[in-house]
Amino acid sequence: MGRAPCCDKANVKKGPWSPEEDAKLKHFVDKHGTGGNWITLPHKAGLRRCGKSCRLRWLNYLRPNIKHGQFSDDEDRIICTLFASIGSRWSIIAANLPGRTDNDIKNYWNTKLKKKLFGILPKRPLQIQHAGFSSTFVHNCSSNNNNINQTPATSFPGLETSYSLCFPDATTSCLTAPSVVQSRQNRTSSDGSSCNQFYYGGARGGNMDGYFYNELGDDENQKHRAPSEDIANGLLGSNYSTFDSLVLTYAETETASSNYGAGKLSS
DNA sequence: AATGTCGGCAACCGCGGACAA
DNA sequence: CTTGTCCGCGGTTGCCGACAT
Repeated sequence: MGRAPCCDKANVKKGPWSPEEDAKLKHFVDKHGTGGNWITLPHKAGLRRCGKSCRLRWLNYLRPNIKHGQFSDDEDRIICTLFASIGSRWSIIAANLPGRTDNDIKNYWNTKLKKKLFGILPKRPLQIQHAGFSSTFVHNCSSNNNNINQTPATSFPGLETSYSLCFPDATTSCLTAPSVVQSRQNRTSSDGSSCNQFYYGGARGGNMDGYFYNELGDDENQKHRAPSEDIANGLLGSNYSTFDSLVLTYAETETASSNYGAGKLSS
């Protein structure tokens, strides 16, 4: 019953690949292909490696037409757009970027693109579990909607064009279609906390909706008074919800991605 | 110069679905 | 139908070089 064990764990080499091992693997696959069986391949190729390790090395490094190095602005944009809509499905994202591997894209996102996109990262892990898409949010979303009717002054960092972001609940009266982040501004709330304010457009006849997202998530009620200058300028309502950054939430957790994912909206 | 810290990235780990026996 | 492995994937680790102290 079942199949033979994939490899003798005690007798396989681990760690970085040597040029000789690379050459052996490349030579073998060039000549014979993978044969659809990575488990037997290392033995046939004369390698003391686990088949999984060989597969990874081939897919991420040795196979033809692999692109290494600098990602282009276009590639950045594709990654961001896809990440916003499907989350960390790196293999699918990689399928849209010829020559790039899922591992490359994952590393690039985690080390560079995330920072480039959001400018800063929270000092401690986001506490997003309670943020949710509460009825409070929907209420304030609706009430704020009428207060914001202007083009934001700043562009969304790291992106030349709009960044697609979808909202979780297609049935809410607030946003009924995939929305678009129009801009992002750092602000200080009246309670002294540093917040990022995102503007969403694309719904409600082109009006802008403005919200505060508290990156620290330290307000259990998720509510902050608007800064007085914002109220004076008619920029926001006098009372509105604060959330852990929805965009960062997107970026940080699979749970959030599935809860808030675009797939839910567009399907 | 020595030591500590950080960032980038290759590689490993573990999980879940598919599938062979 | 059950059992156990394969395969592919995303998350995580750990090495190594660069930079800071």
